[in-house]
Amino acid sequence: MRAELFHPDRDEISLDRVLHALSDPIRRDVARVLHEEGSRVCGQLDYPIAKSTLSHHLKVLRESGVMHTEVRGTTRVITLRRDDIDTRFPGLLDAVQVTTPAPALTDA
Amino acid sequence: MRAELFHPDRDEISLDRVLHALSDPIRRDVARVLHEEGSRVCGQLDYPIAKSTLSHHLKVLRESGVMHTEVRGTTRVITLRRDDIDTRFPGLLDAVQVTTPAPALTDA
DNA sequence: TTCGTTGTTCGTGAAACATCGAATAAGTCG
DNA sequence: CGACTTATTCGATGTTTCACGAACAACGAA
Repeated sequence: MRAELFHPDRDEISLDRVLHALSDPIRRDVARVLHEEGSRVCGQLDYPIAKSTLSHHLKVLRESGVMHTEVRGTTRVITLRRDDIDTRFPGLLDAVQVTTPAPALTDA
Repeated sequence: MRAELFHPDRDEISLDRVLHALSDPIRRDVARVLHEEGSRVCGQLDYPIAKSTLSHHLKVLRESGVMHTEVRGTTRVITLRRDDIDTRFPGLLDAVQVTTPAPALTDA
């Protein structure tokens, strides 16, 4: 946990990776929550999966460039990289229903 | 090859599956070509992969609901299910750059 | 320093994917 | 029928992904 967390630069954000990251309903829901609330402490996410599994999903989201993770003491604050995604792939967040207040976590 | 090919109904099209289908650059390029040209005979697609691999990709695209395959004699004509995708996920095709005349096949 | 909290990493399976070449099936044309 | 064309399916292989529990690391507070 010492080394800084990897985040791709804006221009390195790959559509392949982003689409893959968003092809999972939990990851999409995390993105949706971040969109709604701006940011969030990891621990305040609640899904019916193991901690390590959630950690994995958050890593996929981070490494794909969808969100940013800031280390703050023992907690991590995650944030949607809205500007970066919007710039690289305009309309994507809307299209994948991340900006929808809706039910979420459905395999729509 | 006798049984009819599976195509999901419009309401059965899953965002999970569609995003996964479109997370591959070749599959996205096929979608782009179909967008540009309306439809295409499978054999007129040219990618540096084995025929069986392409066949697999086309199956993923078909089963996810992104495209339709019509059997015509020994050939198959594939078509983008534009209306269905647009209805279910407005803006998605634009956002994933399927509607971009551009370079394509880049891991943008 | 010791404890509790927060998250990540590790080790490990199970499942899904991508890829290929060879075999197969269906249709068309001689 | 037989050869050819088109495309899928099969079988094999290797990779990646997802999932879990256990162990570990970092920090803050007692």
